[in-house]
Amino acid sequence: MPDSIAEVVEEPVGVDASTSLYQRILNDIRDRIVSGEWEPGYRIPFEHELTAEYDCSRMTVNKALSQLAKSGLIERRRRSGSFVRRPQSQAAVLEIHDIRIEVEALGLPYRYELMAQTKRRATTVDRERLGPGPSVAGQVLALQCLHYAGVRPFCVEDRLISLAAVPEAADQEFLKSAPGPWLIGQVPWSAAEHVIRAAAADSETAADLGLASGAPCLIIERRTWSAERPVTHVRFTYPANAHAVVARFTPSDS
Amino acid sequence: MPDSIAEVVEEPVGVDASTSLYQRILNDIRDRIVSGEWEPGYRIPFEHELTAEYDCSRMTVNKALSQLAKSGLIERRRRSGSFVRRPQSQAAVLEIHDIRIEVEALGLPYRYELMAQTKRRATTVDRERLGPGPSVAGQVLALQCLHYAGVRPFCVEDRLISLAAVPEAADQEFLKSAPGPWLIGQVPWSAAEHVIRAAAADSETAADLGLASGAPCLIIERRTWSAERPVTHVRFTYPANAHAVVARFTPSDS
DNA sequence: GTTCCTGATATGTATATACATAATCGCGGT
DNA sequence: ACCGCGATTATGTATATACATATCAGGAAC
Repeated sequence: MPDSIAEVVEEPVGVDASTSLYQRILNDIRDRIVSGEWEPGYRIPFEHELTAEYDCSRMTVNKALSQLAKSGLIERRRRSGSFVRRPQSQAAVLEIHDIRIEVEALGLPYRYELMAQTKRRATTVDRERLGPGPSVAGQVLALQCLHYAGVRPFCVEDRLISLAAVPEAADQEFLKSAPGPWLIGQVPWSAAEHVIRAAAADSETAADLGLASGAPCLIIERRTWSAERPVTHVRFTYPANAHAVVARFTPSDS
Repeated sequence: MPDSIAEVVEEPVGVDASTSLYQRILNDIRDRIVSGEWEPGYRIPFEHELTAEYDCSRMTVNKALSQLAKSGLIERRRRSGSFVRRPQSQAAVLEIHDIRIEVEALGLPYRYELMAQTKRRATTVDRERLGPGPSVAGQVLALQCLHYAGVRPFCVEDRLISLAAVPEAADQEFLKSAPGPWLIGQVPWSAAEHVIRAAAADSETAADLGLASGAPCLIIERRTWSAERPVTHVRFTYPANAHAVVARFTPSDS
């Protein structure tokens, strides 16, 4: 340990020398935003402050902030500074959407109900659901929930959480509030995959949603990773008339 | 007509003075790529060549090219130059997908069939379908097509083209090849909006697709704009089991 | 002929500097 | 109290410059 390699590097620890400085600044800020440490509306340090913090030129900081602005995470205002934006309907599909917000946007009262909660050792099927990545071995938490808009069921949520990635979830009771918003606050996710498809409701889902068996449904599945590691898989099933996914796109920003 | 408004503008034509130089370079290159003028594999001019062409510093050109690389449109290789990338499965939903390619990826022979083609003055409904924007007034072309995978119908296409935006479409016969690929080659699109939803097949669509009436379908609608101007609206209807939309996402690039 | 080295080249990152622009603050005048 | 105007401030864009790094081409050495 007291030796050759150690002496070359003098970094504080945990700093990846391979990534560029502006990329490191960008990642630092992005992580603080997606983790919720800096909430929407929070004023990000001024360029000249970050310049001092990272001991670099303003151009370097500017490059990082400009990219964050372009990707929609922050908003920059002259003379005022840069602010964390509230999650816009921006990229839509891509957004980790919050069903409560979705329901309330329709002007209906939101209610959440936990139907089942199971803790078990991950089966092969569970591992497939969570997707590729290391350390999926351990235990998982399986949840079935129902989201209501007014008195009517709005969507069924079927979720799997990797306790290897989120050990705190084992102690949580998801009786009052949905696991989605809690997870977002808990784990800074770094990648997500969405699959959107249509299907006929099976008899169980149909019963939960108050539909005829075989009624058309929209199914949105999402896998989430945090630093290459699978965190959760969730499947939302909506009655066909209740929901649509909207995505706006301009090739390379605009 | 020879009057007030016309006199205010004195630009050479089409050059927007409000956008910055690097943004203009970015747009120019992007347009040439999405229009197909520069095909995948094409070597984009070197930075020093663009520097000369736009009479600016290398940093400015570099900013434009770096962003295009980050958004995945081009690939940059040291010492070799920058190249147009082949459309990756990248942004998925957002991608203008080609059904022929989709079908052939399944290993099935592709066949296309034109069911109906109508030219008419744009109705109110047509204008709504095309979306907001100027000059939607004129004539439109309405098309109904069927795409086959092997012997079985794969999806129904219901398309509206604004002849104000694409006058050449009036003279086209879409008997042999689908309007989608042709349009992409014709009009450099600058923005697109997708709506994805599920629905029960109406009797007509069900008949076309060989389904029972009321069978669940996945519907993908897309509006496309070229420079703020509506170009086309298209609705693809797939049997529920035939298709899913996949989107991968990393907040602000990665 | 093969291996290795060297130089040329294009991109990648960072710096200091400059000026433009938008928004805000505060001062002074009416 | 209100209005207007200039000063201040943070961001937006562009420049010239510098050095790092990956990669390729061509030649030297074996």
